[in-house]
Amino acid sequence: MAQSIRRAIDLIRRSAEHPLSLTEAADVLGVHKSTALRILQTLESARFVRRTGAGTYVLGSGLIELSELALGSMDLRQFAAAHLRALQRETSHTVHLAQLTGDEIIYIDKVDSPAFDAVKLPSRVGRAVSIYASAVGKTILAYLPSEERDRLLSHVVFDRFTGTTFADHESLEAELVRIRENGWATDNGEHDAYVMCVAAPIRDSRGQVIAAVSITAIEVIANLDQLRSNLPRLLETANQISRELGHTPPPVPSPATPEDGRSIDE
Amino acid sequence: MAQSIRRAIDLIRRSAEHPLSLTEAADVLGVHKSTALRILQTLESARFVRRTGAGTYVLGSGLIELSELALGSMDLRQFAAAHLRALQRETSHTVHLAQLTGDEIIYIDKVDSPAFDAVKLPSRVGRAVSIYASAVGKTILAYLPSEERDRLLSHVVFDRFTGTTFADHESLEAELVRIRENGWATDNGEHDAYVMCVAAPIRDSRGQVIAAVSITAIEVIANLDQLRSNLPRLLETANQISRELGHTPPPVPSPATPEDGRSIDE
DNA sequence: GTCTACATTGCACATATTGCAACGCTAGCG
DNA sequence: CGCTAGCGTTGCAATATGTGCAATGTAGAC
Repeated sequence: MAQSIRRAIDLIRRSAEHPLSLTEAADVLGVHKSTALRILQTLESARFVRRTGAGTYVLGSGLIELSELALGSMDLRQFAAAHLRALQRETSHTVHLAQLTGDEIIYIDKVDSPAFDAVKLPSRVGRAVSIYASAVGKTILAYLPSEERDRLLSHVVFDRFTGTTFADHESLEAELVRIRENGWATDNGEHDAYVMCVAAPIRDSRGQVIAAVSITAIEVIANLDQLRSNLPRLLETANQISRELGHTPPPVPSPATPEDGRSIDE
Repeated sequence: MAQSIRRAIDLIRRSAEHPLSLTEAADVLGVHKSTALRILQTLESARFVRRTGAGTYVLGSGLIELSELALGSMDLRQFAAAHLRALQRETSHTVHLAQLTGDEIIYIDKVDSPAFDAVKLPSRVGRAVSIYASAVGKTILAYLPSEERDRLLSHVVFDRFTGTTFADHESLEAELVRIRENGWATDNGEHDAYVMCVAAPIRDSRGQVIAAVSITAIEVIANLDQLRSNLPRLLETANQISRELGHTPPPVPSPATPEDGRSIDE
């Protein structure tokens, strides 16, 4: 497509993983060293990579700056940051914040648990998360306008990652109904068998669900029931963030209206 | 140097600022639309940019992911995050965390004040900060081993940004001595006349200063004295973070040893 | 000192990138 | 309804651009 740009991207990627010497860079691209040098020089001039004292190249501040610019424009992240950290501290589990961006659901913040399980979680801010095999994905999906939901699901090829994955339209729809009834979602090892999550929706000022917050643990640390015991605190966090975004919860209807399948918060 | 890569970088930059249509992209580069299209397609395949529903291009999650990878490797950021946010909440000023990376001092976290001054602060995570005209810069500089300090300063061309800037080696050295005596630094509008800061050092497990935390306000919000009234809380935050990094403060010597010019914490 | 390993520069070549022109699509409008 | 204007997209030929080579510079090991 665009060879030199591809090569540049490749070098950026590699340099983000570990420091790259020129010879190394030339090797991974399969090009002459002089070629690699000129690519790296160009990237360096934009501060996309940086030369260390040892002469190796690592990711530069220019890129970080750009990505902060993009993330920073998300008010949500700002408003949520403190709440997420409080939630992490009080539950001691890893906390995620994910948002629908285009056709993908992206982690836009993550607060690691200091416990050792953190290293095993593959999630990362900026990375996309499965839309149908994650608690945050299903939560956002559940509250999406149906035509939008159909659009997203039309691209999806269902993959049965584990025994608990909702890997077809029918069972997924049933799950989404349950989520709307509860007002929250779980992930019972649906993507990775040993990873458990509970998630709750975040709404903007129009009442539209735009994101979800979740707590995660691997099963040896906490099973799904133990995780679920944090639900009140999780829902409280989600509602606090929603409120800061300008969401005013509708008056709670009298308790005797259970025939409305939608969440009482809707 | 490498034309197409430069163009790609330019488009990444622009797309981070605001959504870019294809024709717009071609215009800013001064190239044909087909050329711009192919560059954008290449970037899109790496998720460096993303197509919106409207057909415009915005910054993609691939970049964010990369930068998280680089920032995430900095334990410091993780450990500090919650403390910084608490400090912001309690002082109501903007909080910065900066770290020496290569030859530059880079902001690696920032917690905006909800007050209106936030928009006027040009600082941004990933961006370099002046090494001699900022509170965090001077703090880190003050505690650097002298040969390392000389190396950094040898590149520097002094610029007298404002009337208070320490714009020559001599006055800067005197300031650094003061900082070591105090254990903290101020920025009395030394880069931007109306921006005030107070900063404190963060140490790693070897006792080496590797970063600094600061609180910032514009003068109409708080003058330097008002800002300085938050010193106890700021120092406490810096020490907490140091402790989490494994720093064990040396036993405080008996009060009667003032002849040691270095900080008592050293 | 010599050797090796690595980064860097100048130059000739050819290949990847470019601009062009033609096409398809959608939306607006007479 | 059909016309036009604006935008994105594709195929192709020309050449500017990026490439590899060979020579040079530099630093460290022995």
